[in-house]
Amino acid sequence: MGQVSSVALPHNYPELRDELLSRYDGLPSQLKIIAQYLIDRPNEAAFMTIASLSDTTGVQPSAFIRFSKAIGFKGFSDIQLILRSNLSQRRETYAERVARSAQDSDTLPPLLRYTQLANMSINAVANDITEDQVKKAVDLFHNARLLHVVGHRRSWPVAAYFAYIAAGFGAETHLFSPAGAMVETNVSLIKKDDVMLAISFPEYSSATLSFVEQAKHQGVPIVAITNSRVAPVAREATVVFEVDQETTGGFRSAAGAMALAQILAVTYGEAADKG
Amino acid sequence: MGQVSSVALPHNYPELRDELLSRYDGLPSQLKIIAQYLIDRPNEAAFMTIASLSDTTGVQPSAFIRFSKAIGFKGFSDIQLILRSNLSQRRETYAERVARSAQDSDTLPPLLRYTQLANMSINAVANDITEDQVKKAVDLFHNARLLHVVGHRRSWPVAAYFAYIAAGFGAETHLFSPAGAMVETNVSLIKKDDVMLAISFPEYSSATLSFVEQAKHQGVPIVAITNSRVAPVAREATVVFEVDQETTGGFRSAAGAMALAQILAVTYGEAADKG
DNA sequence: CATCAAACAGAATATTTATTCCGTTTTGGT
DNA sequence: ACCAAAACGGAATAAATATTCTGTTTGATG
Repeated sequence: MGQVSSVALPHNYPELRDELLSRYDGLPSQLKIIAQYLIDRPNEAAFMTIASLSDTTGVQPSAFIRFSKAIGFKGFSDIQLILRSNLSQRRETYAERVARSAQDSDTLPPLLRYTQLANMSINAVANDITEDQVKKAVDLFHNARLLHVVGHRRSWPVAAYFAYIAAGFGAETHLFSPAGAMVETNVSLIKKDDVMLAISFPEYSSATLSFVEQAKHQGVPIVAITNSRVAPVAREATVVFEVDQETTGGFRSAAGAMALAQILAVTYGEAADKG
Repeated sequence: MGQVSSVALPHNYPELRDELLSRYDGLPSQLKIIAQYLIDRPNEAAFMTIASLSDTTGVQPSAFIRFSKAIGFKGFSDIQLILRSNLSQRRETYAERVARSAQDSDTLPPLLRYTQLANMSINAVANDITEDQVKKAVDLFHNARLLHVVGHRRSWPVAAYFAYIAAGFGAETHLFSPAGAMVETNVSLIKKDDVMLAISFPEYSSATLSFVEQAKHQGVPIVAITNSRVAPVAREATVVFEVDQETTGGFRSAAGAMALAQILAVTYGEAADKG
């Protein structure tokens, strides 16, 4: 009874696809149709129901189970699992990757644990940020009279880094003092034609938010670097950069935010040189 | 009974997202959590089941239905339909973009150029730094009365980042003010049982060096993060971390130094917790 | 063209997943 | 501090979806 399948089952999409291709010729007619559909449109099949697949392919539901068993799976759901993991892998988030490698990373020496985390944080930036967003932000910077940079606590180094590079390119920058002391003085500098770059991560600093609100109130566009589109500063912002700071062993890596800060500053600088 | 929703319901993801963002503030707590998840991770939510969403968000299944009705949908399935339709238009991934562009960094789009650079910088740290060095430095920190952190210009954000994390672990830290104004005041704080962490890259700041020399003169051990064993601060230092700052088109990445700063600070913190 | 095994379609069933219902808790207003 | 309304959690129920079962058809073989 049942399946013999001497060799290991496919457990990711490329393997599944190879398996289907090699078996294709030997399959009965209805199962051929199914195989072809899975090869041609894997990401559609990923979240269709058997009933709807049956409709669009004209193959009966039961054939899908026969098909699955012929390949060696327990049922069609197992195949869909692979299709979905393939689909999600291409859009895998930083959080997922951390979760996936969390098992391994526990056993890594601390040095590698943190560098790996930093790498993932940076790759997440590369994945999730678009050239378009960068261009939008840089355009805003470019047209600004004065460029305000705000960030407290964990975000302060990021703010300082950006301000340092941008200033090096000749940008008129105002880096908000980390000691909240001279609040009024700081705020009074905000004028109509300025732009503000706000960097804020949980626990969100209320000081940062109040600066942002002041700026918004004056019609100053905001560029935000934060961890969520519903983060307080994101709500006020014209351009939002989402940098996910997940944790391993309780500690966050600012590497992604730092890399983004550099990207923004240097892109600004290069544009400024030409213009 | 039920929802009236005078205006048209969202029928694609951008609309849904805008709707959620605008209504976010008015939602009760559990529904806020759901909204945030749908905004932050739409692609994952797209093919998760309510049960699994409940698991990862910690919100009860019934809340998802309450949520859907609050927005105006008949049930959660309607929302997932929108998420899924959005999912199929997927963006290119990091790996794909790198593969598409030629491997020489000159032709890479800026976004990738800098993230790749940052990765290299971090990997260099992972390769060249030994656990031993880290342990030596952390031991010094641990026995210190006060931990001075010095860095100017490009190094200042690194210094600030380290100081922020270390202070969070309860270390007595003194971060040298970036404005060189109160030099005397700063220097007068240096006492015999202290330790100094100095971060310095070319062009080496003479201010950093003079602080280091002052400290050395008082018999205070120095931990240096710099780019060469023969860098000015390295000559004075007890422990030297060499972080090679990779460059592309004249721009350096601080990513390696930042990662190292985090490693040192967190390792210190973990040791402190135990001790 | 008779025969048998494989393939099939469709109804019946099992399983998983979404939704409703209701008693309890929390929240916001006075 | 109290009350009413809103929100919540969890079990119960309904809906959907996947899988099995069975009688029928197809097609290859002698």
